[in-house]
Amino acid sequence: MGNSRVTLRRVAEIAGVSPATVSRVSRGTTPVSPEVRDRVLRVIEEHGYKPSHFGRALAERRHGALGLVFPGLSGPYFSELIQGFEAEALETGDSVLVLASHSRADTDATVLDLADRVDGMAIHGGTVSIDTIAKVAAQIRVVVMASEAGPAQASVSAANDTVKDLTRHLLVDHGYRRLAFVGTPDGSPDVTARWQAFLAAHKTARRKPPAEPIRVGLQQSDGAIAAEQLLDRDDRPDAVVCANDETALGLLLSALGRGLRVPQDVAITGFDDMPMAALVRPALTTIRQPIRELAATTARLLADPLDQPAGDIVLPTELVLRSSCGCGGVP
Amino acid sequence: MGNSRVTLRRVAEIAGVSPATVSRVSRGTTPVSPEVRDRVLRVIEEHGYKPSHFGRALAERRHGALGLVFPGLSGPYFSELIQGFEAEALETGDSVLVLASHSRADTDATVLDLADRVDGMAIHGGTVSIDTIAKVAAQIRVVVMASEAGPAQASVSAANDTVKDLTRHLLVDHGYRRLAFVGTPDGSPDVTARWQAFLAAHKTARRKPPAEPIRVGLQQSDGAIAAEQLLDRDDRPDAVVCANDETALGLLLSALGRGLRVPQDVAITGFDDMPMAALVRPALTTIRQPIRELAATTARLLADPLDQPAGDIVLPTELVLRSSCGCGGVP
DNA sequence: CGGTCTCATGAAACCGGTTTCAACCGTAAC
DNA sequence: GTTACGGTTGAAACCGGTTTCATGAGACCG
Repeated sequence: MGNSRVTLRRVAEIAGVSPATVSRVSRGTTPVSPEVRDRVLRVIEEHGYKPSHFGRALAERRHGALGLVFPGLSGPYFSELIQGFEAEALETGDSVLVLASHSRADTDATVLDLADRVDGMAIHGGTVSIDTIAKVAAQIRVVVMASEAGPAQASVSAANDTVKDLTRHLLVDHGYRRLAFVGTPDGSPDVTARWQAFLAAHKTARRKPPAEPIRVGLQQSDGAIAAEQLLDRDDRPDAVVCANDETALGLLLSALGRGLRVPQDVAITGFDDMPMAALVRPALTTIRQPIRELAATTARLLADPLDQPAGDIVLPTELVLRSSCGCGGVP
Repeated sequence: MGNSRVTLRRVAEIAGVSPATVSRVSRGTTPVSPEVRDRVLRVIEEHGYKPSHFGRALAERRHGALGLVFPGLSGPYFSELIQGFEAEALETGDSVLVLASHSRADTDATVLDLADRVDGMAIHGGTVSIDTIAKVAAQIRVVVMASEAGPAQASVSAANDTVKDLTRHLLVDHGYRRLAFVGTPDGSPDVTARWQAFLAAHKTARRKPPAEPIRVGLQQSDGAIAAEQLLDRDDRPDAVVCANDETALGLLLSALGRGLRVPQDVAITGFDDMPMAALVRPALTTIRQPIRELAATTARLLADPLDQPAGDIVLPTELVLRSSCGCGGVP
């Protein structure tokens, strides 16, 4: 239905002017005499003419859109990321096309498909292969988020080494002895960096290396799954460092559901400082990262016409001590 | 960089054939003699030719993409929805472009922009104005999800009236007297329908009408916010029906954090049956809706070339009784 | 051996815009 | 009165593919 779009040439015909003039009126680039302008505008209005992306994109050789590629998008983290990105893209008049590649096998093909519907692409770390990133980068501008990029691309990430401070806090300030880590290194570059920081803190504090990480995903249900592996056994850890707030909340929920006291029986920490972290009781000790700013910076790099130095931008993060680690305050 | 894409005409020139032949080889529509075919394929391979969406979309007058518009996308619900949609779209070779309109004011403009980058659009109920839906529908095919559509469009949703059964179960089978509802009717069509069912069940059971709903959003943090309004006061409800699992889990977490026992002190129910619902303790009583199927059906309607009867498809849902409502089993 | 039919191929139009280039207008300056 | 100039406008090329139509070569048949 309604597929009978009015074309530019049709408008020109009706208004009795050349196609070129209609184009000029439509985009307002070149001055056109008032009477002609009005006449054309009236025809445009009356017939509901709207320039098609088809023709425009072809002629301008740009899509006016940026791509955003994620490993998935459950949870507030990605939600916040998208919002920050869209807000910034709006400034430059670009649309945002989101691709949520749920770790499917054909993600690479899908990403390549997206690559020629957009002018630039932001790819979240751990989503697609290095190889594919290179292919996309050969075609359009690419910025990698939350991961170090290859040599060619720029990247924006948040400082993960604050996990070192957090771990030191648990080991030294609170004196916990058996720490566990929930998250899968190698799964995503972000988690890998956090695990490395966790290890490094043990070494710095001259403690023996921690146990192997509990390899689960980053969703809340993964925290619940981790709980089954961590909380029901005899040598239950006295503190658990989770790769993000979602798993931490899943773990917290499971701990409370089992009748355990947090932090007395087990301390729990997260990463992200999402809204829920402050609302929950006990409030969650975590690390705040500037998600919106991360997204906005990425979008700016993509939109910026002049070539940026293709550097790796690292945004600062901040340790937020609340009660779930054992610090005072409302229990 | 690398913007120097090889065009179809260039390939034709190098291979010493006409552009038409290259096009035929590239898409494999018309038979081409083996030797010419091989020659062209080799040139394509060597020079890394890839047909541009620009030209193809213009000539074919189709984008090969479907749009998916959401009010936001935190949480497993939307994640599942996207996966189901993408899986189905993959069958027909369409890409999926996701638009997460975080209830921003300019959503309508953004949706209209997306409208001419795709061949069809699935719009989640409560995202954009009826007016805008009509405008989009005048241009491309539209299917509305999780909401009744206007007269023109088709829609796919899940049966929300199972909330009636759930409410009856709480009132009659368990004998709870003070039920509360968490969620904002009018916020989304889905929640509106659930609230109506909640009301209807009270009327059927000849109970006096329930108190006003706790008007919060659909995220987990909203459940925590609702907790502050519900759990700290004297006339605490003895059962809470939440608009979805996320808020139910936020509420559950807050209840446990306050030292309340669930379901003894307060029963809690949700809607969706997301993975976490079964993992949590006490396990969450909820209503299972076939999210993937909902998404897949929507995608099928959009891809189907023959005009569907533009009806409203309603998928069945199922009451899942676990322990958070007071039913036996593992507490 | 001539006529017809099939199949591969190229020329050209087309999809719907943008932009360059040149022509044209009227006016100002000499 | 003529020339130069600034400002509008239209013709045409172009963006990168697809597709129709016509043509030519070769196979098949009588």
